[in-house]
Amino acid sequence: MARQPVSSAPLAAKWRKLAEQRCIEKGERLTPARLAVYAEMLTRDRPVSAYELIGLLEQRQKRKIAPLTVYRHLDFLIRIGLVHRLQSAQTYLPCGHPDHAHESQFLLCSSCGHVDEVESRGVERLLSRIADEHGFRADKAVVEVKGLCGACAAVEPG
Amino acid sequence: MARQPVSSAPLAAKWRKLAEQRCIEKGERLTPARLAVYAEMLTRDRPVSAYELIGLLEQRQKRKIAPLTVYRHLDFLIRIGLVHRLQSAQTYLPCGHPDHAHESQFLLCSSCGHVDEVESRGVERLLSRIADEHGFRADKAVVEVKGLCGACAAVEPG
DNA sequence: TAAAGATTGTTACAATATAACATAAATCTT
DNA sequence: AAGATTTATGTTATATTGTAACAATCTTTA
Repeated sequence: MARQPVSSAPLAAKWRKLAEQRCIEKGERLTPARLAVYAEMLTRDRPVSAYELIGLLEQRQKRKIAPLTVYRHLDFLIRIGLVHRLQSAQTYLPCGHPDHAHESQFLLCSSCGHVDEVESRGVERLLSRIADEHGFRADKAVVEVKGLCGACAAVEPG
Repeated sequence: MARQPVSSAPLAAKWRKLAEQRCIEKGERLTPARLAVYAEMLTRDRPVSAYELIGLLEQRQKRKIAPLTVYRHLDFLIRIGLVHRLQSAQTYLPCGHPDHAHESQFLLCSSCGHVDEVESRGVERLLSRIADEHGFRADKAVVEVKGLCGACAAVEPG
């Protein structure tokens, strides 16, 4: 199976450098196929499902792409911290603060689909304290708040 | 299609009364089939997937049950507040504090599968404040902390 | 260069969830 | 009580999300 040349969405140099840096830190390899998935995600300002992403990539590359391929690339991107998975929506989102490692919380607008990624040390600390109080050793916290973003709240009733 | 009589897992009177009360409050109807799903969930002390639940119910009732049936009953139980869905695991869990309406947070042990349901007004307030600061109108928060419960943490390395 | 390990491709399939429409039961209206 | 309306259930099919197993290819390193 000769590997196809990968045609990728345009990717600003800063994102590429970021990805390279993260790979060095994590001892991972950056390949064209992996970068292409990241680039494709960056063309959207909304979370995408894995299969939406497959569709986008197939259009871009004019060929079939197996689900597993994309899932593997997503796993990679999550592993190096460039992508988040929204557990409550089963979708994927490029990290909004990719310049440093962090835990995130997400504000998901149920009207327009926009997601705000926020980074509150306070939430981290509080959840960590609560875990402690229950004799629980916390590893990772999923915090996803559903509601209406400012723009949509201004329009909707209520 | 004549409806089958439903053979149900044993269900303590207090759970039945609770379900009845919740239905009155919400203007919903309690049916044998719905109660049977709740009863089956209460026989487990762990979250179950929808399909595990289908299997349990099929064994109990000695007949095929369509996925949609169980999903509908789960939706009902969630609607009246007797069951939670764990978004990060895609599993379902009877509410641990079903006597009153509340938001919950969950501590999920990745080793033994046990889940602690906690109810922190502090978390609610903090998330609500953060949402406000971002001009976001919060509706519901998903808070699921993965890690090790006390018992498992005592055994595992680290 | 050869071996080892990581990445990708390919096929098939598992697990989770819903759509569309028919039937049955409960509730409401008159 | 009869018919109309709403709610709940049954049935079939299908959509969506995610993995297993294994072969082929590329990269790194000894």
